[in-house]
Amino acid sequence: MGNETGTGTRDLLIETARDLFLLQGYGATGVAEIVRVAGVRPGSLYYFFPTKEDLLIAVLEWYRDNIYEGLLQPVYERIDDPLERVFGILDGYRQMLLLTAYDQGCPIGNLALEVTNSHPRVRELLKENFVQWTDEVARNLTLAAGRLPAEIDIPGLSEYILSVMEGAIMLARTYRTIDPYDNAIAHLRDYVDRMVEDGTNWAKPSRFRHASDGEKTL
Amino acid sequence: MGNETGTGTRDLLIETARDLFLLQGYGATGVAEIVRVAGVRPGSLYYFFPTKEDLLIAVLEWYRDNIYEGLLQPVYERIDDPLERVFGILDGYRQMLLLTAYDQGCPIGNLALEVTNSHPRVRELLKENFVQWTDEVARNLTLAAGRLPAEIDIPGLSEYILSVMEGAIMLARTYRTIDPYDNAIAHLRDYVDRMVEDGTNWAKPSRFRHASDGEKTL
DNA sequence: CCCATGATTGAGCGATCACTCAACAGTATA
DNA sequence: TATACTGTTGAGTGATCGCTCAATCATGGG
Repeated sequence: MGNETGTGTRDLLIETARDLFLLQGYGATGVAEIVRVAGVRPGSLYYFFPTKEDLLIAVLEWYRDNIYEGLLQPVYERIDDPLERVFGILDGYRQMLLLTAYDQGCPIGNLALEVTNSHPRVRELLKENFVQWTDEVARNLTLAAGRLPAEIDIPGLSEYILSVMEGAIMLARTYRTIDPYDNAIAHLRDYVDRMVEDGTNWAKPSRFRHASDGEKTL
Repeated sequence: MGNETGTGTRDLLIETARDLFLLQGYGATGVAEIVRVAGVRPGSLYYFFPTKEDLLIAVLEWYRDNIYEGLLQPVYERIDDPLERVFGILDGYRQMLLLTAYDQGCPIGNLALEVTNSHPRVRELLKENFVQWTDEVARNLTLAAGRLPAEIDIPGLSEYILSVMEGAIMLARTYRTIDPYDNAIAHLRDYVDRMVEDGTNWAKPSRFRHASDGEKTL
C-alpha cells in the first residue's frame, strides 16, 4: 500500500486514470488525456506502466485495495446493523448516481462489460473485485443469520444482490432517472424482508427449469 | 422493414455493424473493419450514414424493430404459458451466453454502459429497447395475473426482472461461467413462485420493513 | 568529487481513427 | 439519345491512437 518511496507520480497517474475511466470508460480515454490531466509527459506514464492495459490493471488493483476506505467505511460509520449495512452499501451507489447526474455508476461494472474480452489479468481483477464485494455482503448476512432462514445460501444471495444492483445501475444510467434503481432495491428489500419475517416458509431456490434441459414447458 | 428499393448495401452494413458491435463493442469497432467485413468501400457507408453514430442509431433501431423475430418468436413457439414465457426469454440469454462462450450477452446492455454519455438519440433508443422488453414481459405477466396477487405492480416487477437479467449477464461474462446467471434466475424464480403460491400474503414492495415485532436494528 | 539509480523530458514513431469527395457506373424515364 | 437519380469507388484528409527512446535531471551513497 503506502508507496513511501518515489515521487508520487505513479499514484497520481493511477488516480487520474481511475477518475477518467470512471467518467468516460477505458477505450474512450486516451493516454494523452491522462497525462495531460495528471500534468506529466507521456514518457513518465510508460516509465511506470509498459502499456495502457497495465495502467488499467493498476486501477483495478487500487479499487480492490481500497474497497473499505472508499465504499464500506462511510456506510459502517452510520449503520451498525449488519442487514442494514448491506442496504446502506446499495444506498451509496444511489447517492453516486444522484450526485453525478447518472454519469458515474459502479466503477467495476462499467469496465466489466467493456473489457471482458481483453487480457486475462484484467478479467481476473474484475472478478476479484466482484468477489470481494460479494464476500463483504455475505459477511454481513452471516452476522444477521439469526434472522434469516437456517438453510439459506448466503453466498448465492449475496451474488444475487450484486446482480440486482449492477442491472439497476445500468437502467438508471440509461433512463437518467433514479426510479429503476429504487424499484429494484425495493423488490430486493421485499425479498429479504420475507426471509427475515417468514424464514420457515422460505424455499431455497434450487429447481433449475431451463428449457435447454429438455422438457417442453406448458 | 421491407426495404424493397435499393441494393441492400444499407441493410448489409447495419447487420455487419450489429454483429461487430455485439462482439467487440461500439468504440472498439472501427469503420474500416465494418466496411471490410461487409465487403464495401468506406464511401458507401458514408453515403447511407453521415457518421458512425448514425450507424449505431440504425443498429439500435434494427433491434427495436426485430425484437419479435429475434427474441420472442423462438420462445413463444416452444412455450404457451405466459409466466413460463418470461422465463423462456431469460433462458434465451442463457443459451446465448453458453453458445458464444460468454462473448455475447445482451446487445442493448452491452451498449448501454458504453455509450450512455453520447448523443441523446442513442440514449433514447437504448431506453426504447429496454421499455419494449419490459412491456413485453409485463404483457405476459398480465396474462398470468390470475395467478399473481391483485395488487402487484406489474410494470415494476417487469423492470426488476430486466435489472436482474442484465446484472446476471454481466457477472456471468466476467466470471466466464454460467453459475451467476443460474443463481440469479433461481432467486428470481423463487421470488415469483412465492407470489404465485402465496399471493394473499404478498406485500407490495415499498414501505415494508421490520413490521411489528421487536426492533433489533440499531 | 564521481557514479549509479530513479525519474522525467519531449520530440516523434507508424498505425489507425472517423471521414471526405470528385469521378463514375447502373438504371429508369423522357 | 439525353437527363436524372441512386449507389459506388478508392485514394486521401488531418487528427489522434498507443507507444518509443536517447538525453537529461535530481538525489544520495561511497
